[in-house]
Amino acid sequence: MPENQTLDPVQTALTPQARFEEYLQSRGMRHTEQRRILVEHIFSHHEHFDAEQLIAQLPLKGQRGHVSRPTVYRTLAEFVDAGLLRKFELNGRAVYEHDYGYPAHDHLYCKQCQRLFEFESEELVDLRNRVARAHRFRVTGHRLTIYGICETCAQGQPRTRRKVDLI
Amino acid sequence: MPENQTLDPVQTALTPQARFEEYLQSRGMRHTEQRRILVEHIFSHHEHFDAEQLIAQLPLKGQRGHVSRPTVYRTLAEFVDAGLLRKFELNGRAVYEHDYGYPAHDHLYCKQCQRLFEFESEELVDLRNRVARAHRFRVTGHRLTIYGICETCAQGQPRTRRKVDLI
DNA sequence: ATCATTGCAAAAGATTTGCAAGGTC
DNA sequence: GACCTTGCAAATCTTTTGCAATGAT
Repeated sequence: MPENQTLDPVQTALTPQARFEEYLQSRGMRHTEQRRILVEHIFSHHEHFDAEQLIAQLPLKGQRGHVSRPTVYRTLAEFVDAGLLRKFELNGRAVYEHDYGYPAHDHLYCKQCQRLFEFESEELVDLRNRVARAHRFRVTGHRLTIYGICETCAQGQPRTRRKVDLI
Repeated sequence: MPENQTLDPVQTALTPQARFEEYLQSRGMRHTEQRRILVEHIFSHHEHFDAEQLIAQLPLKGQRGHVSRPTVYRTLAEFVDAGLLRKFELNGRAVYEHDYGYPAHDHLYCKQCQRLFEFESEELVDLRNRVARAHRFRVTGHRLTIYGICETCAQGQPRTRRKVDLI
């Protein structure tokens, strides 16, 4: 559902496929057809997505390239573990976005059309580090989402939306 | 589950009860025993909480003061609407905290003990406003959570925790 | 008396799990 | 062949809903 404005990719040594194979090897896990299909599909699309959307985009049961729902969920968790994807929550569901080869960023979320827009801010990272230091916290990450109405919607051209309830 | 370090309360004209009665009146809604119990209970505790915890703290079914699960959920939504509580998501569940009479703030979340710590930052609000302006966004709010390990846990005195999966 | 609210039971939505069958090393 | 994975069906967890009974104004 939420689309995004894409930021410039970051220089990375390996393709997501290669990076994931490396991860699988290092853990004694196997390189299966389903995992190949999912890496391939996910990294050929740049939007934010949730499990449901991903499943909807894949071939149906019976078709070549289909992956079952449980496997999709299990594999998404592996991707997060492997550092390929980042996971966050929006309106009660888990949303994923590229992490590997993608710059760290935060989001602006339009409550009207439910689109996600990305932005990068060094200043924010700096602020975060200072806050953490002041609280003697060992930071590992952060998540900032700015809620509001995007320009398009503010001008009265709202695009399709789904149910909302948070903030 | 997540406890919090309390910030100084903000000066407010009405008690939460009074404020809520006002809200109910203005909407033609009724002032019931269950709603009274919930406002009373919630505003005599200062921690962050989720629906499950709230229910666990209330008297059991059959006891005086008990409120059913559906009513708890329905009422929490009303509190959010009325501006008494703020809602956010953590590890896949909805978490609530006082809003009425409480200063705006953000959180530090310890991945180890799962406690939430609060902090206020004008600088963050300013940064947020500038980012929004740059994207021609009409801001209505934001949510920042800094993830990491709190001092206590870093020193090896982790307190009880529950399942985690986000970030 | 009218109409909102409650509680129950059941539904719904998202995600997870046990387990037998199948695939990979 | 050993053992990791998959898919199915079913379970789980959190939250929501239909509806008849109850309560507030």
